[in-house]
Amino acid sequence: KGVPKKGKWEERWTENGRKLAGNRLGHVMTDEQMEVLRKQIAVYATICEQLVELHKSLTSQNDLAGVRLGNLYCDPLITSGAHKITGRQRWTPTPMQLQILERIFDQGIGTPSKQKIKEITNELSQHGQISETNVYNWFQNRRARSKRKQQAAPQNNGESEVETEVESLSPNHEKKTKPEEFHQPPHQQVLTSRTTDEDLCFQNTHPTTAIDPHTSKPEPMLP
Amino acid sequence: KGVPKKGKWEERWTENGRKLAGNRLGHVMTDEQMEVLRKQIAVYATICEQLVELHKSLTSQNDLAGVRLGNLYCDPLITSGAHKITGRQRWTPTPMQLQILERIFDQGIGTPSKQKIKEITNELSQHGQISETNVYNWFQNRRARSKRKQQAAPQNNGESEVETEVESLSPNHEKKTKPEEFHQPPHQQVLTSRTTDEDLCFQNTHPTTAIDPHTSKPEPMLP
DNA sequence: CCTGTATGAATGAAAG
DNA sequence: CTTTCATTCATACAGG
Repeated sequence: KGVPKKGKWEERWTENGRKLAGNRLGHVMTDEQMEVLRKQIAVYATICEQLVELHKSLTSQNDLAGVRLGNLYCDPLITSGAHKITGRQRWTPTPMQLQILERIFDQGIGTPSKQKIKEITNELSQHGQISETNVYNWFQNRRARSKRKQQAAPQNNGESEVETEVESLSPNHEKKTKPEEFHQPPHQQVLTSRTTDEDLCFQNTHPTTAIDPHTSKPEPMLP
Repeated sequence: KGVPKKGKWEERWTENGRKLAGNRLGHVMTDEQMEVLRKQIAVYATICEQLVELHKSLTSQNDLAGVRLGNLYCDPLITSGAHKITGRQRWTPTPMQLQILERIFDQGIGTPSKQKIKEITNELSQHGQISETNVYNWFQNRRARSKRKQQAAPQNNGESEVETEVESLSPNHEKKTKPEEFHQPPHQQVLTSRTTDEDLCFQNTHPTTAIDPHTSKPEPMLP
């Protein structure tokens, strides 16, 4: 199969449950820790990916080292799928919930505030699973998108750059006070030339060694 | 699609709910699971190391590779295909930077003094572009969100959790990070069965392959 | 299957 | 520090 079957990784994580009590065998991880872990693995995945790429480009000329790697790199899945370690499902409002949300939304106040959120959540939970975060996000998105749409529609100022949103390089939107541009340390200015091409990567380190051995050393991971 | 399309993100297993195991805040892992995790990370570390070595030995012969490297490598990173051709306006931490930041963060001191920021920024700049403002904001956000999450999810104090599996209660999560949010599943299934064949790679490779987590430095990671 | 589009969620940056 | 905004990521879902 062209598409390698994704591993059963997630199950290893979700398969948890039961026990623990005073059991010394159980470990409890907070979601935050899980997140950290996930990212750390992602770092390795990234490094491996890059190295593998490198390896491939090199072996096209020198295939000597291929063997070993062949074995080690046995799981393209984990590598490419490291991001997802834990499956994430996304909440989908039921028609009913959506209706209510919608009603509340244009019913006025666009800032539900914490307390309000709680209430709403509580009410909606009677129509299906939902959490405060969901409600929070919903309003957040609703407002943002409503705004954007509005801005895009009436816009006819001969600006061809009005444009949906693709690569709106000119953040001439209503934006804020800042002309935009991400901060850059005073020194090392040179790198700023990252025009449209994106580099954001490791090579920024030292041109000579794209991969710094140090970076691949496992560091102390969890607290 | 010659391009290493990784965006696939594995098949949709989120169909109709199902699964959804730990809707408790914490995840409980057995030693076995922890061990597996540890090993997998260790393997990653080892692979990276070996690849780095390989890379070094190869480039010593063909330094031309170094050049290409600089260009070739830029994008496939950032978890899950970052936009290919888009100039990014906002700073995005590289996995490496994130790892470091994260480490510093939970390393205790939640008070990134001006001086400290400078140091951190300097260190991180070795792994990519970054400015003090970025670091500052990062900590600011990190703290705020961490806090919010915690508040929203009062965890049972070391309470053992039987977690039979019913859990029909609606322990409204709320956090902000990964962990699964409940979906639609009015009813949940344990579904833990790792029915599918076999588990992927890594742990299998462990014994036979040349790499031995113990001998190689990758070791420390979990408390 | 593969592609495009709607939208839930994550997060850097800024305002309050 | 807390709340809000803007932008981007990833996925659920409808079409071909």
